Amino acid sequence: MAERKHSSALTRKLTAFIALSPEELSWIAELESKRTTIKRGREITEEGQSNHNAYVLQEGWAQTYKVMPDGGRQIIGFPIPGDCVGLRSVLLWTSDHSFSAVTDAVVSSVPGTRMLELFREFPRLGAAFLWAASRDEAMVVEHLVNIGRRNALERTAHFFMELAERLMLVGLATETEFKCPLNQYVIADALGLSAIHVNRVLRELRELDLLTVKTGKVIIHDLPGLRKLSGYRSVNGRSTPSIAKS
Amino acid sequence: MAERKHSSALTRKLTAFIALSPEELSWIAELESKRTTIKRGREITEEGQSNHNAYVLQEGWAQTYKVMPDGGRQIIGFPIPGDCVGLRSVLLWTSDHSFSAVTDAVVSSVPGTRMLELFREFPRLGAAFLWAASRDEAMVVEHLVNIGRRNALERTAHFFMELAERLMLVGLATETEFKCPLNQYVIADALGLSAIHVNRVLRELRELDLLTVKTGKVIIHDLPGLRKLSGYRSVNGRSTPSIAKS
DNA sequence: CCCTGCCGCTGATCTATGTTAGCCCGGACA
DNA sequence: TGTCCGGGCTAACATAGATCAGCGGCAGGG
Repeated sequence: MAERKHSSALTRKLTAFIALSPEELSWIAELESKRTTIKRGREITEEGQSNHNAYVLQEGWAQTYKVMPDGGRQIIGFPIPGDCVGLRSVLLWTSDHSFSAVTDAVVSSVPGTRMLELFREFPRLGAAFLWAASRDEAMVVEHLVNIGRRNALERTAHFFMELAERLMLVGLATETEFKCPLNQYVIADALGLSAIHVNRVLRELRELDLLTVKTGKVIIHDLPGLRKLSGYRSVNGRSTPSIAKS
Repeated sequence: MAERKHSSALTRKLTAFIALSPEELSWIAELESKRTTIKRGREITEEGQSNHNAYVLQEGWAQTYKVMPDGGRQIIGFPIPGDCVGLRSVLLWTSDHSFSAVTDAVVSSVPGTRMLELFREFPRLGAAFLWAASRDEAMVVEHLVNIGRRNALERTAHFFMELAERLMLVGLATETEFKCPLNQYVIADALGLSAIHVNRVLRELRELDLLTVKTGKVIIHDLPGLRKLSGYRSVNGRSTPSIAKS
C-alpha cells in the first residue's frame, strides 16, 4: 500500500504514528547502521545479564521467550523485521527474557545507553516508541487470552490467523499462504502445549480442511472457517491517532 | 523509602524514572484532577467503543480483561493505585479490553485527545510513560508465562507472590499478610482455571501450610516454601536507568 | 422474620491434554 | 553407500483440570 521509499522497516513503522524530522530520521538510521548477522538458533541475550542492548530485527525470524527452572520454556512472541526487542530490558534495567534467531537473521544492536540518550535528545521519539511498545503489548495480551481461555484447536487456529495478518501487513503473506519456519516444537512452546498435541491439532485442522502446516509453509484453505473457529477478530482500523500536527 | 511529599500516586511513580519539571508536574496534576467514584462491579470501558479515555486509578482495586464470545473472560491484570489504564487504547485507536472496578474505586479519566496533546506539548513525558508501559508489559509477560507453563498449584502460588510483592512496594502488604478483595471466581478468570479448581488448589495450599486465602485477606505462612514451589523470582533491583541528567 | 443471592466448599464423573515409547522419511555427511 | 539426526507422525496410557450437581453460611433487603 504505502509507497515504500527505501527506508528501514523501523522508521517506516514509526512514521506511521508520528512525522519524524530529518534529524530524527538520520539518528535512527545511524542507530540501525551497525548490523550483525546471526545464525539460526543463536541466542542473543540471556536472561539475567545486566548490561543491556536493544535490538532491531532487520531480516529473518526471531523468538523471545522465558525459560523455566525445569527446562521448559514459554515463547512470548515472534518479532518480525522492524520490531524492536529488548527495549523493555533497557528501560527496566533488568533483562527479563531471552531472544534468539529462528532462521538466520540480521539485527542492529543498540547499546542501552545510546537508546536512553536518544530519548533525552529527541523526546518526541519517546512517544513514538511508546506507541510501538503499545502495539507489542497488545500482542502479548492477545497471546495471554489465547492461552488462558481457548482450547488447543481454537488456540492454534487463532495463532496462525494472527501470524498471517501480521505477515500480510508486511507483504509476507497472501490470503492463502505464507512461509513459516516454525516447527511443531516451537509452536508448542509458544502455545503452552506439548509438541505431540500440536501435532494432533495440526492434523485435525488439516482434516477439517481449514489449514495445512508443512515445514516452511502454511496454506490456508478456509479463512472464514478459521475465523469462526478461533473467534479471531482482526485488529484493523486506522491504528494511528497521529500526534503530529501535520 | 522515598519521602513521599503529598503528590499523586502517578507522579510519584513517574518521577522514579525521570525528574519532572514543575510545569510538567502541574499538567499531570491537572489531568488527574477530575476524579470520579465508581461502585464495585461497574464497568468503565467496554471493548469496541471507539472514543477513548485513559484512566488513572487513584484508589481501590480494578481489573482489566477481555471477554470471549462464549461469555468466558480472561483477566489481564489488576491495576492498583497509580496505574494507568487504557493508554494503549488511546494510542492504538481501538479499545482492546475492558476495565472494571473490583472494589469501590476512584479514578481520574483523561480524554484520549488530552493525552495526545500532552505528549505533543511535553515530549519528555512520552519517555516517562514508555517506561511505565514497559513495567506493565513485563507484568503481562510474567502472567503469560505463568498461565502457559505452570500447573494450577504453582500458578496460583506464583500469582499471590507477585501480588504480595506489588502491594508491598506500595505499603499495602507485609511479609505475612495483605488485604485482597478477590473472590475465587475472579482468581479463576485471572489464572485461566475454573473456579472449582481454584477452590481445590487454595485448599491444597492451605493444607501445605503455605498460604491461606480468606475473603478479603491473604495470609502467608511460608514465604520460602511458596517461592520454591512457584519458582518465583523477585523483580527487584533498581528499576530506573534514569534518563534525567540531574 | 424470612427470602434471596453471593460465595465458599465438596464429591463424582468426564475429557482434553500430557507422557512414554516408538516408527518413518529425507537430507547432511563420512 | 550407509549412518545419523531432526522433524513429522502415531498409538496406548496416565492425569490434571473441567463440568455437573449440589450443600451450607452469611449478609442485605423487603
